[in-house]
Amino acid sequence: MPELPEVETIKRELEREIKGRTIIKVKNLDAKVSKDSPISLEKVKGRIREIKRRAKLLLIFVDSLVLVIHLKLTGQLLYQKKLQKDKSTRIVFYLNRGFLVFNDPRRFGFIKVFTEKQLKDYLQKVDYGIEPLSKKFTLDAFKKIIDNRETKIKQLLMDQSKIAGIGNVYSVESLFESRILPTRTAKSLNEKEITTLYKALRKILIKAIKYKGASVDTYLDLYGKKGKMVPFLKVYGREGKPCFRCKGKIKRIMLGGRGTYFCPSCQK
DNA sequence: CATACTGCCTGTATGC
DNA sequence: TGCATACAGGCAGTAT
Ligand SMILES: [Zn+2]
Repeated sequence: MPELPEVETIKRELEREIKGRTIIKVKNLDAKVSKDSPISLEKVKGRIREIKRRAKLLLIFVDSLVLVIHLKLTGQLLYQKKLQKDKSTRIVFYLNRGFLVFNDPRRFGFIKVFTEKQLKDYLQKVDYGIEPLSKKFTLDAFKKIIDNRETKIKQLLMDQSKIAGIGNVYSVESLFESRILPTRTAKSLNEKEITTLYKALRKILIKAIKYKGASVDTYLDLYGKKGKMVPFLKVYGREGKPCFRCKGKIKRIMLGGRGTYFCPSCQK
C-alpha cells in the first residue's frame, strides 16, 4: 500500500521525468476512477507545470487545472516510453514524449480534476493534519496531537486529520522501533515514549524514502520498480516469525479492522 | 464535538 | 482440477 514514502518517491520521480512535458490527450478506460471529479479527465491538456504531494495525494498541475491522484491500496502511476497496457490499466495520459499510465487492479484509487480554487476547497474539506516531515512537525506539535486522547496510539498515527501520510505499515514499524504496543492509548505514553516515537516516525519515513518505499502489495515506482524497503521492515507481514530484537514471536491482531503486527515481548 | 463501524473492490490464498 | 469462500485495507459516509 502506498503511504507517504511511496507517494513521495513517485512525486520526486515525476518531477524529474515529466515536469515541463505536455499532455496531448487522455484515454479513460474506467469511468469509476474519476466518477467524483467535477471536471472531466479529457479536459486535462497542456504543460505539466508542477508536481506536489499532500498526505498520500499526488497533485499534478497541468495548465490551469490540477490532477489529484490517490493510489489507495493497489494504484500504480507508471511512466512508459512505449505504451504497455494491462488488464488493470484504467487511465492513459498521452504525453508529447512517452505515456503516463494509471493502473489499479482493485479500483479503490481515484483521479479528480480541479481548478486551483476547487483544489483549495477540497483540501479544506478533507482537512489533513501536519506533514510529518515538515518543519511544522515539531516535538511540541506531536505532543499536542497526543494530547490526552483515549484513542489507541496506532489509530492516532493513522488518522490523516492529525498526521498526514502514515498508514498501516509505517505506524506499526515506528511503534516497534519505539518499543510501544499499538494497543496503548495515546494518553498513556510518557514524555520519554512520546519523544522516542516522534524520532522513530521521522527516521523510518526518511529511511523508506531513501529506499524508494516498501512494496508490500502491488506498489511500484514510476518506472515499474519495486521499493527496496521491505527487507528493513521489522514487524509488518512477519506474523509468527522471530523478533529481530528479542527473538519473541511476532503477533498479529485486528485493530480498527486492520492487521496490526507487534512483538508482545519487547513492546510495552 | 469525537470516535466507531461499514462498504467499496478484485487478485490471491485456502478449503473441499 | 475446479469452484466457493475468506481475506487484504484507505477512506468517505454514516452511526453512536
Ligand atoms: Zn521483540
